[in-house]
Amino acid sequence: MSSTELKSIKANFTQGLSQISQFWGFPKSMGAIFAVLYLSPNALSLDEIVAETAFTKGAISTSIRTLARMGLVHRQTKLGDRKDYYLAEDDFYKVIRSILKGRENSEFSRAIDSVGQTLVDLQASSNQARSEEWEFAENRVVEMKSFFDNLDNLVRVITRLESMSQNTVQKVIGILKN
Amino acid sequence: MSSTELKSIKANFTQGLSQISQFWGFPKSMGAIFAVLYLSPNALSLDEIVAETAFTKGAISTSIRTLARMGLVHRQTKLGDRKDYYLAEDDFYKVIRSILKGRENSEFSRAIDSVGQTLVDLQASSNQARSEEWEFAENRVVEMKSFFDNLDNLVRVITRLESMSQNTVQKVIGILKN
DNA sequence: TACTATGTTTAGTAATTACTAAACATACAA
DNA sequence: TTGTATGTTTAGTAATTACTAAACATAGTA
Repeated sequence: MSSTELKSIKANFTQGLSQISQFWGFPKSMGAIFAVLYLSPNALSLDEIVAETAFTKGAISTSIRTLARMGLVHRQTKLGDRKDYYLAEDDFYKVIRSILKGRENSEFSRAIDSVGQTLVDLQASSNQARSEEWEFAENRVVEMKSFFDNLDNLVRVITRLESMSQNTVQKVIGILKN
Repeated sequence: MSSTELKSIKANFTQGLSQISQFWGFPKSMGAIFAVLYLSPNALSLDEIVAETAFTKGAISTSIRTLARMGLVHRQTKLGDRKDYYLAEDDFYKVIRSILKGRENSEFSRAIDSVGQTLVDLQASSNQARSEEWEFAENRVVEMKSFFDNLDNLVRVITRLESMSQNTVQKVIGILKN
């Protein structure tokens, strides 16, 4: 029977995405939800997702909000229907940009900022005779900050690209090869 | 007193890197260890790191092995001295390459492989009359696989670069801007 | 041999996390 | 109003994790 075969193939796929999700520090349920939406030709309601993933409503409800915030799924509402329906985003480059855009508010950027603050602290010393240790630390922090600034710059450019196609990636690869 | 001031600046820095470490799903201790090594002009022994971080020997021992495996720190041994000494790697681009190189063995790549396997499964069907659902799923998985292949290609190129300078990054940024 | 210095492994613990079950909130319908 | 369909929040739980304390292993020294 081919319909059960498709079902089992989908189950494998779902498990794979769950592991990827887990690998990146997200709940497995997020990967599973995305998987069933990604393979579904039509938008699914919360209860339909519950049925296909064997997680509870509560879990799906919270996980899917995170997915929506990251731009991986989209919520649809039909007129005269109280249900919400969800669709998977299928442009992964768009997803990447969406995630990168959210970085300013994150814990991560605040941590990065603390590196900049360290540099300020080190340079603000009124101490005329700095120890060698001090100088060494200052140099190191300068290096690290410049690395982060560089990355930040790269990310900023990427998020500004309104379209990132495979073509773009190929171009970059071309540059790197030289 | 400037020496206590430096100590407290270092402590802030260490806390920042700990948070970054945690953000990426690594133990805080890893960030802390790297921070003290990164700011230290000379290589430190395990016990010295213990003293500066207030983690126990066991924790440092295991965390520093992970750091060494990722190429973030280097182990040094002095002749006639049983102690191991550790140094921070200060070329971050090198670190990135080193981490990317390790990806083949990871859970992550096995999960990615499962996407490829899903495609094989879907295409191997002897079913003459495939459902629309089946066709849809197959197309989607093809798209996803091509995205992953693209990324993989990019990563492969990056890891082959023997030097990735700020200059290289600037060039890439230049391309992206067009 | 026994003793010391070093690093590793192990057993147990506290904190975190992702989940379930169920209570709750809200909108719509009868 | 009460009842029903939907989604959200909460309280509790099981699994995981990063750590500590201490046992252990090993190499060099007296």
